[in-house]
Amino acid sequence: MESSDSDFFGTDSDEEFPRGDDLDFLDDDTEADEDRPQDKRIAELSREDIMQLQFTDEEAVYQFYNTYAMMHGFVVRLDEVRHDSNGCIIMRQIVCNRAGSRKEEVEKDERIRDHRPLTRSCCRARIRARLDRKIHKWKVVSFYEEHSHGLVDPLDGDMVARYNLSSNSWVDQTFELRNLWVLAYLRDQFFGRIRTTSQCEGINSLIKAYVRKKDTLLEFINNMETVVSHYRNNERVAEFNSKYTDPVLVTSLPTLEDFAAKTFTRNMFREVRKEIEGACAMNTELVIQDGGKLYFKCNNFGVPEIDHMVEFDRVGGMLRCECLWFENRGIPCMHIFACLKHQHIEVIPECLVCKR
DNA sequence: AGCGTCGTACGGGCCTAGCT
DNA sequence: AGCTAGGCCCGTACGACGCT
Repeated sequence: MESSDSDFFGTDSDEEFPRGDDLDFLDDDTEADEDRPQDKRIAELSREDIMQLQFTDEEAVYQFYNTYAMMHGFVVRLDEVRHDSNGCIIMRQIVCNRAGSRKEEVEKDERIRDHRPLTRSCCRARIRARLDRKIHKWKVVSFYEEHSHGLVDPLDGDMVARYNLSSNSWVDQTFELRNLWVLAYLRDQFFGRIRTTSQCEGINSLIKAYVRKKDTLLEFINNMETVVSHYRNNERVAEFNSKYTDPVLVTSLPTLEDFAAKTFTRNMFREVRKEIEGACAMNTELVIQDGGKLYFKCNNFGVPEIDHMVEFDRVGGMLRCECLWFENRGIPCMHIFACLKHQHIEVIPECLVCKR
């Protein structure tokens, strides 16, 4: 959307705060190099303040809410609109982009492809404004500030607003992923399922695409920076998808599956889900109970001759299966999930989650 | 590359409440 | 009673994305 005239919103004349002329930032390129305290003031507006706001037009409402969203760490989209008999817009609702929910009919069985991650969480955060014909201003008629989900750290919002980058998709994405990248590297190291040799081979293959024999030292350094940037970006995207989208639950153990979705990265979750699915088809029998220690015998439906023994120390919070799948792959095996199911345990014990 | 899936924007229906 | 507005929901067209 294009920016409008500078006094794009104000308040009723008897209101002291906020004054529209303190907040007219959207089309003033001449002040691009200065601090933008008005953006911070938008971030600090209370619901009561916002309910008093008036705007020059529908576009100004959008610009205001977009800035507000950026300062609070969420993304908006247009929602409901109402027209009068002449076709003029008289009401506009703008919502958090996680508003609504996926249509049920799409979640049907007999799918050809896997479910895409869920990006809607019935978030109620929104603003609704309506044209007041008497004063020819747009008034806020409804405002919800509560979100049904976590928000992205908005600290860099100043910079984004300052350079008018709110509509830049690359900036949006990078901004949303920034803190995740830091987190991924400050946590404990994680090498699950990655051999050092295969890691090196992968990196070598990647670098080959960027480095040539005839490169000067300067070119080499520049190219290496590009390689690292792309490599890290892939990590960021994977981390973002794991943290800010939710997979559709498809197994018959949804509580365990949901816990796994929130605990593991998305790629690892897909592996874990296969084990949970396997556990659904397992027979489990408690064979020994020695104080707090339980010993289970598990076998696949239809294959009773092949047993797997699982030891469960309820006091020590330790689970161990003789198949050593967890020790080898870093994720719990279906036998362990079968025992958790047997014991009506709906969360994955801490000992079965590899920290990174 | 094709196409299944889903996000986005919008139109419109229905119900309720408040005002004239 | 009639009108307008608020709130919620459903359906549809269209396009983007990304899996196969």
